Amino acid sequence: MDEVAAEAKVSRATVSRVLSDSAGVQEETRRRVLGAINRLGYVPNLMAQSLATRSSPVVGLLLRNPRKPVYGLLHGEVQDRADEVGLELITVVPSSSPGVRNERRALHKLLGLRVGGLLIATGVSRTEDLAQFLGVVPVVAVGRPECHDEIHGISYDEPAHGRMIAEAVLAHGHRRVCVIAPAESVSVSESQRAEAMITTLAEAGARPERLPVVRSAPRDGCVEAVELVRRREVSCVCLPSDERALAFLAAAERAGLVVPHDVSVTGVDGITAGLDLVGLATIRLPVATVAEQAVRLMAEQVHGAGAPVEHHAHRGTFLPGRSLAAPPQHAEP
Amino acid sequence: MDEVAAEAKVSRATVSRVLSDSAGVQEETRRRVLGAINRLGYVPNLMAQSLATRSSPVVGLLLRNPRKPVYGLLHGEVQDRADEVGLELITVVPSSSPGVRNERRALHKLLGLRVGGLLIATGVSRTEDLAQFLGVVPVVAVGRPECHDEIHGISYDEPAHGRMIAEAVLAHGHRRVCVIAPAESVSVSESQRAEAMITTLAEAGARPERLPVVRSAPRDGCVEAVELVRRREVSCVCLPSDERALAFLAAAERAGLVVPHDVSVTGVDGITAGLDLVGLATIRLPVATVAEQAVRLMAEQVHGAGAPVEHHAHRGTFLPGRSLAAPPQHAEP
DNA sequence: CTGAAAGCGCTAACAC
DNA sequence: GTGTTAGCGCTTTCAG
Repeated sequence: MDEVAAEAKVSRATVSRVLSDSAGVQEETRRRVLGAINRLGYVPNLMAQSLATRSSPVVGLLLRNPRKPVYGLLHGEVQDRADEVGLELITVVPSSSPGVRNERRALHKLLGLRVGGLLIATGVSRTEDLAQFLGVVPVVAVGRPECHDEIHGISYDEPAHGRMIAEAVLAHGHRRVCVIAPAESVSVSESQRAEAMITTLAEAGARPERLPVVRSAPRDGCVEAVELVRRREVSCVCLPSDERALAFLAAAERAGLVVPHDVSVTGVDGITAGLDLVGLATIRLPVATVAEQAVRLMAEQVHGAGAPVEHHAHRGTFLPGRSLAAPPQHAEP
Repeated sequence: MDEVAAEAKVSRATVSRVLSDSAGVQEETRRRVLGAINRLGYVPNLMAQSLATRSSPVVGLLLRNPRKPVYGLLHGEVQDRADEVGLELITVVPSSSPGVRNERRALHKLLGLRVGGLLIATGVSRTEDLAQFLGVVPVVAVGRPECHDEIHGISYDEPAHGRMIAEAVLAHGHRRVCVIAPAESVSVSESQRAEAMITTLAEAGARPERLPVVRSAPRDGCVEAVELVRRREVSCVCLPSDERALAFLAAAERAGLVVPHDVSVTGVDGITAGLDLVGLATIRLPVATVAEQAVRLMAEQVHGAGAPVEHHAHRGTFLPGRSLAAPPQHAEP
């Protein structure tokens, strides 16, 4: 900055004024400074800036898993919306090696950077980890179901998604359906979806067959589900994510099962490209809506004062697909 | 930090020593400080730290488009590798609204943060924008074809991928094939793939039909390609990315064309989930290899001294698929 | 082994 | 309008 000041024959204070667009700088002077900045390729030190102002124009996004299409899309959407409202976004991803410490580490990285806001798109196991920073920096949870009373939360209405799937399955005449049900420790969203499916099916008098799963591998439970189909104990398999549904579809194909002739299949997500070709019946998550609202909320927090805590759960749309049809004859009562 | 010092009844200097693990702190004192840190939930201010040390433990990743599976996977891989070698990673994404200024803005955000290293997974149009910072901070280009002589570059061998596809297509007996060829301004990678396909096909005496495309919408050119197939002018359509291939597959289906009976189709990427179900013949990009090598190179740069500039292009593997078969009879000479 | 003091690059009152 | 000065939170000699 000193170099720029020297080059423009002004003091550092003036350079600072030009940088922050503060009024009261002569057009001529301003031009000289801008020239010097360009000539020297000077990039202001954000860290020094926020150290001096005790504030940061950047908000941090803690992103669960960029490899999954849903998170990829969310990342893109949040980025674009942030750009629109003038928020600088940086993203941090917890390492995917086992252990819950990773999320805390990632969170601390963001906190260490003294970001002006925190967008949390992760399961951060203990919500208390977040609560701790509520007073310090605005926090908005995005796309995660569970959330603290004092934390703004914009999420997907997973129970509704489970019900929607179950209702579609029932409408096609299925009565004996297998639901792959991951433990909450595997994925809160997937667990909520599966539980809602099971409840809805049971309430309608159908016989849901719960297949518990305790690991996050998408293929988990597929072999068992195929076996159930083979024994004609179920006419439909509902999986709590498209990733799992695709894995099951592959397993079914390998086992010589024809979809939907031998078995119907459903997923949830609706983001992955090429889903229309596969013809998977699923729910499309309202990612754009969630991202938009979360960023808007964050912008308000960062700029204005803290609004009262908001919680919203958005519902996706059902995507019909060839994979869901009427049950095979032999399965009829 | 003052509070921590007070709580532990030491001076800030000692706290600093404990934080940086520097030797020469009595075990007893150290324990007291650590205790105070935990009790107060203190997170050191990274910005102040790097301001004082004029160095940063974090390296920045400039990521083109998190919505695309290839970039999503790359993001995840880079993150994990970085974690392994002890590099803190933050990611910045250029806004996707039109205009090339976005990448520069994103780059400046990273530079402003005074990151200790720059991983560039983007097209940043003008390589000179990067060259400017070569002396200041280590730069490694990852997954982008073109690159400056003085910039480390780990990328995909796109021309080889184009050749591999062309050879597979030829081996199946196709002679008249349509190649969707995006302009370089749309995507350098895709353009390189397409050009290599066309060259290889032509050299083998086949008659490639180039279908230029100047927008990045994946559906671009699909209608025209379908028309070529309908008029039986080509027996195979080669697309420079899976995204485009999926779009074409959908267009073909809508037009009543059966793959591979009426037309063979190929893509490039091999990352998207469910590709095996669709049966698309494609090339799987060696994303993990590229990420690993790029991060290793960055770690060397950041820790040790600057090694001589390295350039590597990695070749993917061909994934056979139902979508590529022999040409229909009527297309035979 | 620990404390005091001088900055790191920048902003924000406050003078001129 | 522009320059001066005193920190922001931390590291790092240099004494003790």
